[in-house]
Parts: sequence; structure tokens; C-alpha cells
Amino acid sequence: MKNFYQKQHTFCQAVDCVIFGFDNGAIKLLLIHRKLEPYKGKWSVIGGFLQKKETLDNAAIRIVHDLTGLNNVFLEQLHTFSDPNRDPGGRVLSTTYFALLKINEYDKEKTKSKNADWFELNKLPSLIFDHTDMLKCALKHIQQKNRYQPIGFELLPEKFTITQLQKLYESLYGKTFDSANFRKKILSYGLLNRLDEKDKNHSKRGAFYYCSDKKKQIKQTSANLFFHM
Amino acid sequence: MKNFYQKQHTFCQAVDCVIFGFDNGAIKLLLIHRKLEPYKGKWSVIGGFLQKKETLDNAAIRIVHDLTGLNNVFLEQLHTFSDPNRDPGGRVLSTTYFALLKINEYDKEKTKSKNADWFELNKLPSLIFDHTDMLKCALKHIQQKNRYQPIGFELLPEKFTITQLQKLYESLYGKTFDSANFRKKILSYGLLNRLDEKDKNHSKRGAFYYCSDKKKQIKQTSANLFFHM
DNA sequence: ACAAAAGTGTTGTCCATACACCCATGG
DNA sequence: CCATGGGTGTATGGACAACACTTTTGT
Repeated sequence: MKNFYQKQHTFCQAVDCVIFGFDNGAIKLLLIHRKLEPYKGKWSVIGGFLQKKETLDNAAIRIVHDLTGLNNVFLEQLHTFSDPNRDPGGRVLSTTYFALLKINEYDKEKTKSKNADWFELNKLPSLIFDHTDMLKCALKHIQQKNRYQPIGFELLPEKFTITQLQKLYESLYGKTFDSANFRKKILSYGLLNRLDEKDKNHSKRGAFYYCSDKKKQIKQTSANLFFHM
Repeated sequence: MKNFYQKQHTFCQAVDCVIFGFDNGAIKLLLIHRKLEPYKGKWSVIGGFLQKKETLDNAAIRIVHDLTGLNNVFLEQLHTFSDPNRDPGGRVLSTTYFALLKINEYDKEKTKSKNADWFELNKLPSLIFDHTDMLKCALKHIQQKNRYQPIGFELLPEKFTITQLQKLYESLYGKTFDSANFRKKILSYGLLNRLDEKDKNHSKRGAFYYCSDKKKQIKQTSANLFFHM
């Protein structure tokens, strides 16, 4: 490839993925023990370096796949961190992604072998570099985004009950919701399909399973936004 | 500085700023004629390369200042574009920022000398590389963000009338609003201070000037969001 | 039978919309 | 004196929070 920009300084480019899961009523994050210096052995968000002919998106997909074995994970770019001193090991820019995965589907062998483990949001270990900022950034973004485009489903199994979804929302926003109103509101969006099957694990009566219907898109108007358009 | 990452491939890092202004009832973008190959002479978003010891934020500030002479511009990072073929001149990652500036304050000499000019949103020239994507990304982001955190003021002069603000919103969302309701809604947020002065340019009666009170922050709850928290 | 979760119905309040109406003033 | 944009008041409907209520079924 030609290069018109020979004189420009170049930078290492990392991709860090904040991986969210939902398990047992709590939002969790997947973190790993670093295998590389510096800060070898400390906890960090999962990351890697951008390869020569790769897009950032593809790098994020590769990194998540290498750790979890999953391919169809909800991934979105968040922010690029660039403080010259953010990584004591060298000048590295890092583009952060967040990932939402169904915690019942990932490859436990793989994550185990890479020394990765899940942490609840309020029980996080201390992290290297600016990874705490990345995490705050990711959490805040998900909270915001979920208000106008429900992405919570990505954290639940294919089939889930309304109560499960409510627990997820409650964990995400750190507050409880009235279950009658939650149910009505969520269903009013018309994004869920009720299945015939019931979940009998949590109640005697049983709760219907639902699945998200990806063909259906929420209408902008039905989410109350700053201005009603 | 030490470098633990000698073996990693490195990349040129650009910063591109989508600069918005508001003039004569229309949102406008500041674009420049490229002085460098490739695509010398074509229109593009204003950009530059990240320097060795610079953060992306500082690079964006520098780039906007160099073009407009302004220092206190509202700037926010948007997205990092990374397609290996996005720039035919070499492998360059580009982090996009959007900037909102008060169009009555910028340095016209400077922009003139750099062959920059303002374009209305619906009269844009064709742009190089992925700059059209950057622009779409910026516009969409501002529309979204403005719903829950009003940033429109940043595009208006220090003193402005409610009607001016409404025209800005109408231009931003491409639709008209009922002026009675617009006025009530905007004022209900309590973010504006009414001045004693009136603008007599647009009506005989005159319209009060307002200024945004930066000490006052909108309460999350007062913006109707996806879930009321 | 009853506990406990699932799910429905009802009501008051708030708020966005629509629109009628008054105000001020330059020509 | 009236046209024009600035600004206020009010009626209506829809959405949501609160909460009372019914359904189902395993023990």
C-alpha cells in the first residue's frame, strides 16, 4: 500500500471489550488475569491489539470469540482512550467496545483456560490502567441506550420470562419496578413473542416464556424521548 | 518511554472534527478543501494527525482552534473509523469528534485562508473517504443527545430568543413545533435566564433575549426517558 | 387450604398536544 | 388601525405510577 503519511508518528492500537452477562439476578462483567507485562497477573478488561488489516469491529469480534467461543454477541464501539500515559508499557490507544452475551451459552473451558472470571458490578476487583473508566463508560452507555432502544434481551437466554427481564432491568438501574406496570409497558412495545411453554422453576403457576422478535423494531415515537417527534 | 509492545503493528491516527454552526435558520457544516494528497482539492471534514504526546481530545481542540480561532467550543468524541481501505493514502485510523460553535464568533480570516466554507445540511458537496459516514454519525448523535441533554444552546449566540432556539430545533429535526408548547417546554427545564433586553429585529413587539445558565443542570427525571427512574 | 408468584383491572395525576386568545408596536 | 410575531391560557387525551384484585398450582 502507498503511504502518503510517512512522516507521521504511529501508535499501537488496542481494542478492549467490556463483556456483560446476566446471571442469578445480577449483572456481571467478565474480566481476566493479564498474561503480559506490564501488570502481569492483575485483573483487566479483555483486550488485544488491532492487526494490520483488521477493522476495530472485527478485532472486537475476534477478541470476544477467542475468550468465549461465541460469534453472535451484541457488540458496539464506545470510546477511544488516548492519554499518553494510560499504559505504562508504551503509547497505546485503546478503543473500547461493550459486549452483551447470553451467559448460558459461552464456552466455560475457554474462559477458564484464560483465567477469566465473572464479577458482580458492586464486587469488582481493582483494575489496571484506565479500565475502571472504560467500565463506567460502558455501564452508563448501556443504561442510556436501553432507554430508547431495548437491548436487555441480549443478556437473557433465547427464552425468558417477563420477571427475568424485570430482574435484569432492576439490576441494570439499581432500583425496583412495579411488576404490573413493567409488564404492561414492556409488552406494549410489541417486541416480544409469547411462547406456549412455561417456566415452572420459579412459581407453581408457571410463567410464560417470551422471546424477542428481531424483525420488530421499536417505533421511535413509542419511547418517550426528549421531544416527541 | 519503555515499550513492551515492540512487535505490534502501529497505525497512523487521525482526528476529524465535524463542525456545526447555526446561521440564518439553518444548521451548517464547516468543510475544507484538502491541501494534501491524496484527493487534494476535494472537500472534507476538518482533520489532522494525532501528535506523539497528545490526547485525542487535545488534538481535536487544536484542530478546531487552528481553523476557527475559537477555544471554548463544545467538543465530544463520537466514533473511531478503522476500515483498512478508508484512506487510499495509507492505513489511518480516524477518531471523529463533533463540535458545536457559535457561528458569530469564529475567525473568518482564518477559515478563509484555509479554504474552509459553510454548507447547509441538504446542500453538502460530495466528500472524500468515509467523511459522509462521519457526518451522518455526528448528526444522528446530536439529534439523539439533544433529546435528553439540551446542547442546542452551544450553537446560538450568548443571547438568543426562544424563537431562535425553536428555529434551531426545527432545523435539527427537520420538522416544525408548536411555538406555544415549545416555549413552555423549554422554559420548564429552568435552564434559561431571561434578560431585560429585547430583540427588535424580527418583530415590532420585540422578543426577550435569554441566555443559558450553565450552573443549572437538567434533572434526568425531567427529560422523559425510556424508563422513569 | 394457603402461600406465592403470575397476571389483569382501575383510578388519579401529570404532561404533551392542539388551538383559542391576548399583547405590543411599527408602519 | 391592523398586520405580525411574541406570549399566555385552557381543554383534551394518553401514558404512567400506584395499588387492589384475580388466577393458578404445588405442597
